[in-house]
Amino acid sequence: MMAKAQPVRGTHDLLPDAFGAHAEVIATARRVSATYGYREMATPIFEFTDVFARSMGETSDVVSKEMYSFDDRGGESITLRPEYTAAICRAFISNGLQQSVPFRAFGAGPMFRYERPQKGRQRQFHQIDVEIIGAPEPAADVEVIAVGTEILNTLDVLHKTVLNLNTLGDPESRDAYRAALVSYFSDHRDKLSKDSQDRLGRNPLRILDSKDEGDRKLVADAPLFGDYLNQQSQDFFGSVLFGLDTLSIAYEINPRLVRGLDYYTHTAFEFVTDALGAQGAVIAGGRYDGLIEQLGGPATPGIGWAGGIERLAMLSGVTAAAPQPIALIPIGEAAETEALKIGQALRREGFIVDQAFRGNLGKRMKRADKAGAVAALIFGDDELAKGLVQVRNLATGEQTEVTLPQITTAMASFSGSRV
RNA sequence: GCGGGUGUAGCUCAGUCGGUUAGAGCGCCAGAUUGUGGCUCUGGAGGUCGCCGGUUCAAUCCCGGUCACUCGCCCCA
Repeated sequence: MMAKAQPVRGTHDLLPDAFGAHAEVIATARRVSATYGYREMATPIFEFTDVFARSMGETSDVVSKEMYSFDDRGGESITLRPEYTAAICRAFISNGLQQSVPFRAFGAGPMFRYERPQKGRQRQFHQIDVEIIGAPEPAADVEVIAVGTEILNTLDVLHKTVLNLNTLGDPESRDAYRAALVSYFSDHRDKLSKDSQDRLGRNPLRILDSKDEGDRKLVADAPLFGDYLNQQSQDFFGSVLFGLDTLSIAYEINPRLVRGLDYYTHTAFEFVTDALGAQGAVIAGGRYDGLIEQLGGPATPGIGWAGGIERLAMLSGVTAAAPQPIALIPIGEAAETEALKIGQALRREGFIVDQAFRGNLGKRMKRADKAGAVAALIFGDDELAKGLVQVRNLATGEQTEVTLPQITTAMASFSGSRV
């Protein structure tokens, strides 16, 4: 079973470089969303299975075949969260946050779905997430999309993406359209692909997005959503578009953009890229006005999105800044002891200090170089007898003598080494 | 869940038309250089050829299965 020390399929270790890239994506999203008044929060990594089953829809792929669910020792059905939105809505209800709407939340963390791994698709993956709950106004849709746009822009990937936009209308419009679609496709059921025949029962809107050529011909003559949108839904969508235009946020209206999860209403959107292969959505979300009520809370509208951290990191190529430590190079026992004190003083000033535990001067210099050190403090008996250390600038090779009490101030020119 | 490709050293890859000790570059360790790094030179360590089974006198190579990665479908972030 565990022949080698192998990670579980679809999971990956985040070694320091990759972790740094992730952290950079999260830090960017945190900073940008904070400027819009979103505050970071976290929910547990697992919830009662019901939280997801009831919100996302029993027939959705995620719920029906992709959840990591298990009975805990108390016999409760527990599920590792496959997405953030339902969990945040549950928290909204649990904590009585209807007192403080609109509630703006930012979150980041791991999600779990039992899917076939691919580039940009893992079983444990990480998302950033932005939600605004208790705002029925289309301005909230505009805001949430603007947050996403700014984050992509800050990561310098906005130009690699296209914002696809659609409306699913209010429940009345959506139900009417769904009925019309089912009726239309049922009449041509035998011409539908096998996948789409399946979708007809589970999620007929998905047929619109089919890649099958036969399906596409049928879709071309299918009823149009626009004909089933009531006035209210049309006005709502119009306001969203007006807001985006005002902010010069470019979008493409994509009538085939539908969401796989039951709780979406009105605005649905996706920032997609063609640079990542088949998994092109980097940020996707929409409005979910019925979700909180469905979870047993007071009828409260909401809108938000999730972004894939791995995908964003890949697309942006962000990297963590490499640390630039100061290397301590003591020579001799007395110097080793002195190094402890010098290191402590420098660290308390915020410097990154690197010290080898062994090796002669040459070895330690090599190590310092490999560690990316910007400076080396070299001191042996000779220096310490005079109360001095050698400060070597490893970029220029320039070396000066500094007295012990002056070390931290003398290192000020190496501020790049500070955390 | 379905179909295709790949799997040889820490990394990137070569190779064996089935045959004795499986190679390179980079990286790592050591020495040249016992108080001064990067460059150079010399030497060294490191491999169950993904795993299990089959065919064969003989398998890293052929066959089957399996695991992982990867590309597409599906789904989605």
